[in-house]
Amino acid sequence: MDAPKAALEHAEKSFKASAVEKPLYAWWEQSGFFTPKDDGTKEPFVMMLPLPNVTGDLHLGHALSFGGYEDVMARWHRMRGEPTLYMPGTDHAGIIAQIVVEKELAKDGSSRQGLTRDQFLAEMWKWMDHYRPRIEGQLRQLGCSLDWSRRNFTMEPSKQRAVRTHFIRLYRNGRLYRADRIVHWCLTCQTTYSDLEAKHVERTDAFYYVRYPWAEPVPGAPEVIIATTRPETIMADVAVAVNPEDERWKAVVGKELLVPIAERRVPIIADHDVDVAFGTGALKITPGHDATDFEIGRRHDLPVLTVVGKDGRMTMQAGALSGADRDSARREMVERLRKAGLLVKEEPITHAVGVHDRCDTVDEPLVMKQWWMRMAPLAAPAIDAVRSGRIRIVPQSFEKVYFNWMENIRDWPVSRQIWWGHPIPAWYCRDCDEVMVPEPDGPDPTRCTRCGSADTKQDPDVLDTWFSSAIWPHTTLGWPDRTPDLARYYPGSVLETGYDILFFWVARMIMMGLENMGDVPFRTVYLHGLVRTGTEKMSKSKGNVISPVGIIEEHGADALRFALVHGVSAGADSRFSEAKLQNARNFANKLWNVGRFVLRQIEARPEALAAWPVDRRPVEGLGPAECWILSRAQGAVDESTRLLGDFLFGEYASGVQQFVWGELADSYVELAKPALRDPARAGGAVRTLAYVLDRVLRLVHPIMPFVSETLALQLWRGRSLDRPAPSLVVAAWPEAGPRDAALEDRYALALDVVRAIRNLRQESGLDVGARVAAHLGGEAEALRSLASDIAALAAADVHFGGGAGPATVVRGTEVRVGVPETERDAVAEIQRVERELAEARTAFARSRELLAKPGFADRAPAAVVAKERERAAEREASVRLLEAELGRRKG
RNA sequence: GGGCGACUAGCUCAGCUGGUUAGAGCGCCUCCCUUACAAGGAGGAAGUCCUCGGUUCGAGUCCGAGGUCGCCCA
Repeated sequence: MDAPKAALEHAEKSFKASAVEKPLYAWWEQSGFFTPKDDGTKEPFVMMLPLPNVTGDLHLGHALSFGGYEDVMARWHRMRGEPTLYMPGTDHAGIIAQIVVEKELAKDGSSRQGLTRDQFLAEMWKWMDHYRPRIEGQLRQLGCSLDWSRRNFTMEPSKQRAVRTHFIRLYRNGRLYRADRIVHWCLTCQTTYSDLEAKHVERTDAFYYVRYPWAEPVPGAPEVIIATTRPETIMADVAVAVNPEDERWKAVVGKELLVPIAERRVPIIADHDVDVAFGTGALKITPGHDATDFEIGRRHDLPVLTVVGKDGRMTMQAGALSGADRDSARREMVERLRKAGLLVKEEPITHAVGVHDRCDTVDEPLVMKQWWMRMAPLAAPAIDAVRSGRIRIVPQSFEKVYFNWMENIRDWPVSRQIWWGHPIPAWYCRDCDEVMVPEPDGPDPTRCTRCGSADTKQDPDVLDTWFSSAIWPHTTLGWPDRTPDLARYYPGSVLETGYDILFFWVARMIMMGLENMGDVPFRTVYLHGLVRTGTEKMSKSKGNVISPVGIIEEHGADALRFALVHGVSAGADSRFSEAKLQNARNFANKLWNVGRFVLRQIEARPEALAAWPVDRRPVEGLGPAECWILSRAQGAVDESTRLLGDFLFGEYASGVQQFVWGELADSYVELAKPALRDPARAGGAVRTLAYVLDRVLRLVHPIMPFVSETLALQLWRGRSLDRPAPSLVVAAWPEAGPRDAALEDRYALALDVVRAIRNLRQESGLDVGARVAAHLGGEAEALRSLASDIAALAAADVHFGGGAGPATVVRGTEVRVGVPETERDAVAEIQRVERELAEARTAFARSRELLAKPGFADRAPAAVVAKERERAAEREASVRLLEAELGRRKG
C-alpha cells in the first residue's frame, strides 16, 4: 500500500494538519506498522494503554497520557528496533457507564427499573457498541500507534472468562470471603463503594450536644453529654465509649445509660480508640452506621442495630422515626430531644464529610453482606517487588506513597449492587445457605451441593470495575490460557498513567499480576501529573473540560501533543494554556517550513544527492558551518536519546525545539543560503541540509508524528537511503556519533559576536539589513576561519583589527562597528563602556577570588579548575580591552 | 491527626547525581511584510532562585528551622 497522496503532495505555505493526519494514520494502521515486528531476537517493548472508559469523549488528561507520553515511548522504542506492542483496550466502566445509560433512558421517559435486567443489559451493550468505536477513533486522532489487531474490551467474552477464573482462583486460595461488614453506601447510585471511591469534603454542619441519662442513679457520677452530627442515629446506639485512660470517666465504666428517646439501656465501655480531646471524651457507639463504631463494636461484641435503610429512610427499628428520610428524621429527633430536655446545646462544626466521588452524595455507612478481598497477603509481595527494584516507580518520590498505602492496606469490598459488570460466579442455596463456586470452565451450579436443593440463585451483584482492570496486563495477552503472546510479552516494560490512580489501578495490577502470573506486570511505572486549565483541576462537573478532539481538528495532533508535554516534568501537575498550544502549533509550522526550504534546495540541485544517500552523514565539500551543524545535530541526537531514556519527556520536547528553531532554522539555514549560491559549496550544503533534516524528522517523530512523516515521505521519495524505510514510523532512531566540541565552542563565540554586531548596529539607529564594517579585536584569532559566516549572519564586512566606532567586548573578543558617531552618541558610548567595564571587572574579580581561594585548586575537579582559569583569562582580556577603549574615548 | 510535594523573570514552568554569565514559552519594549515560515525575522528590558541558619573550596541544587500554598491518606 502506498503512502497517501495527501501527505506526499502536501505543499502548503503553512502546515495543514487536518489535510494529512487522517490519511497518514489510516495508512500506518493498514500497513501494519503498529503490529510488533518480532523475530524473537530483541527484547520487546510492551505497554498497556490505560484503558479509557467507554462513557464519553477523551479529555486532556487522556491526551497527555496517551499522546504525550505513551505514544512517544512506543514510537521511540519502535524506531530503536524493539518489537513494540502498545496494547489498546477500553473499559466497561461499571457504575459510571450505568449512570450514563440510565440518564439516556430517562430522556426517553424510560428507566432501568422499568426494564428486566436482560433488557437493560441489552441497552448497555447498544451504548457500548456505539461509543467504543468513537473512543477508539479519538485514540487514532491523537496519533497513538496502538496495535489494533489486538483490540480489547473488559466485557468481551474472553475477559469474562478471565474474570470468572480470577475470582474462582482467589476464592479457592482463600483471598476472597463473604461477610457482613460496614461499607460505604451511595443513596443515589444504590450501591456500595470502596474507601478509594470515597472522597472527603469540608462541610459545616450542626453539632448537637445530647445528655444521656443514667439508667439508675450513680452517686457522684458526672452528667454524660455526647456530641454528634447525626442525632437520628442515636436510635441505633448500643453503647457509650470512653478512653480507659480518661480520669473523668474511669469510675463509671460498666455502668449503664439510657439512650435518649430510644430508652434503651446501654453500657459504658472503655476503648483506646476514643479521643480524649474530642467533645466531652464520651462517644456514642453506633456500629450499624459508623465505620469506627463498627470496629469498636466488634471488639466489644456489641450488637448491630440498623435504623437507616438502603433507601435513606428510617427503618422499622427506628421506632417513631421510621419512614422518614435522613434529613427530616434528624430534624424530628432534635425536636424530640429538645422537648425531652436532653438537648444541651447546638453549635456549628466544620468537618470532613465522606461523599461518593461519582456523584457527590454523602456517604451512608451500612452493614451489608459482601464479597471482600483479603489484601494484606497480596500486598506483601507487591511491596517487595518495588522495594527490591523489580519495579521502578518514576518519579521515585511516589514509592513512599505506594509503601504507605500498601503497608496500611485494608480489605477490598468487590461487590457492587448494579447490573452492568462482571457477574459474581457464586451461587447460594436458598434452603441451606450453602455457597457454591464452580470450576472456572465448568458449568454453573443448578443444585445445592450440600442439601441437593434445586432452589439456588446466583449472586445478583457484579464485581467492581477495578476487579477486571487489575488483571488487564495478563488478560489482554490471553490469560488464563498460556498463549504465545502471554509467554512473549509478559511482563510488560512500562505502565504509564496518572498518579491519581496509583492505588486504584497500579497497585492492584502489581498484586494481581504477582498472584496470577507469579511475576510483576511491568518493570517501570511512569506517573504523570494532572492537567489543569486556569487554576482548577479539570472535571466534567466544573464544566472546564477542554476537548482534545476540538484542538486536534483546529491545530493538529502534533501541536496538542507537543503543547501537553513541553516543559513538564514527571509527576508534576501542569497547566494547559492557549499560549502553549500556539507555541506548539507555531513550532510544527516552523519545522514544516524548514523542511520545505530544504526540499526546495535539494530539488533544485538533484546532482548533490545523486551518489549520496539522504541518511548518510556527509563528508565531502563541507565548510565549517556544515561541520558545525552536523556536530550540533549529533548533540541533539545524543541529548534526545538520553532524555527519552531517562523519561524526561518535557526536556526532550524543549530540546528538539531549541535545536530545530534556535540553531537549524535561525543559524544554519541562513548560513546555507550563501553556500547554495556558490557552486563549489552547494553540494556539501545540500547534503548537509538533507541529512540534518532527516535526523531532525526522526528526532521529533515520537512527539510530532504527522508533520515529521509528511516531510520524511517527501524527503525520501525517489532518493536513496542507506537504510530505506517505508515510513518514519518504522525508520531507525539516529545513532550516536562524533562531535567536535572545539568547533561548537568557536561557533558559540561567533554567534555571540554576530549578536553583538547586530546589537551595535541597531543601537546606532541603523536598519537591520544595513551593511556595516565589523572589526574584531582581542581574542579573535579563532574566528578567522568563520569570518565569512559571521559576515553572512551579521550582514557585515568583517575585518580583523583596526576600525573606529562603537565597540563592545564579548568573551574577550572586541567587536567594533564602523558607524559614524555624533557628539551625543560619543557621550552615551562612554557611559555604556563604563557600564560594561564595571560588569567585566566584577566578573573577573569573582573568578580571581575563586581561583585564589585556598582549597579550590586542590579540592575541585581538575576540569572545573581549568574551566575557571579559562574563564578568568577571558574576563581579564575583556577588562583590558574595555579599559583601553575607555582610555581612548576619554582622550 | 499522619504523610508528601511546591515556592526560580509580569504569567506558566524547566533546571538530572552541588561547579552556567540561572534558562524556555508566552507577555512586554524598539525595529522589520528580506522570495522557507508575519503561525515570521532582528535586537532589548526583566530574577534578593520564599526567609533564616548550617555543611562545602563552591549551594537555586544538600541538611535544619520557619513561612505560604497545594495534594494524598486517615
